[in-house]
Amino acid sequence: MFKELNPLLHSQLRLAVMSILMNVDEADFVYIKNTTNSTAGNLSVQIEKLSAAGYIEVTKKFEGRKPKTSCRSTQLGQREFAAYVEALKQYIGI
Amino acid sequence: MFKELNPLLHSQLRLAVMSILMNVDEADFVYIKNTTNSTAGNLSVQIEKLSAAGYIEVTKKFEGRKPKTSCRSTQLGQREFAAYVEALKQYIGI
DNA sequence: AATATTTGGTTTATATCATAAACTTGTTTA
DNA sequence: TAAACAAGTTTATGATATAAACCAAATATT
Repeated sequence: MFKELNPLLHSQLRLAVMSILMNVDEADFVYIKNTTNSTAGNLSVQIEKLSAAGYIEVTKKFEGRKPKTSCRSTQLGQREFAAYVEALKQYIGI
Repeated sequence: MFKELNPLLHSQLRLAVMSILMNVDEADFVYIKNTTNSTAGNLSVQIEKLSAAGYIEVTKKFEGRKPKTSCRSTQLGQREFAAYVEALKQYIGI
């Protein structure tokens, strides 16, 4: 009766990251960190997990002399996010 | 920007339990176990956590000769569930 | 009647995970 | 030149979800 909730997405911070990346074309590390109010360490770990799963793509470049890590969601990530939302609706009754 | 997701509710099984108890007056252990497809051990632990937090009330009696554990959500539990759902909506964009 | 199985759980152990703390590398600023 | 800051990464830890093992009583089997 209750569908499984994808554990990779059922995590506050990873869900927030994906939520951001569903709505913008791309977002950088600092922006995501500020928007989610997370620590850099935690964010670094969770971004790596989403990246390893192929849910997001991460590119590191330099902007002037500062490193800049940018993220964008992949089609897979977008599909999984949508599926997660559908599953969740069963639980919260909407 | 993103609200906290109550960690007590942000757990697949506990959320499913609360989801059931939001929609029925009361439900017993076996029913919840079957509906959520959980193991008895896991369910026992999670019910105890919800109970300790005051989100549900648990009553143990005998039905004929068999023990029967019944659960119902409290007003606190219902309020917290509703708040959780509201917070979650920010994340999933609905 | 004795034994095995099922029912309805609880307790304990483990493996994973989220998170924070500590560290690194390079860049400004005082 | 030293101190502080920026942008991350790596490591350590504590909590958590889950399953495995266990228990007591009832029912079914031989």
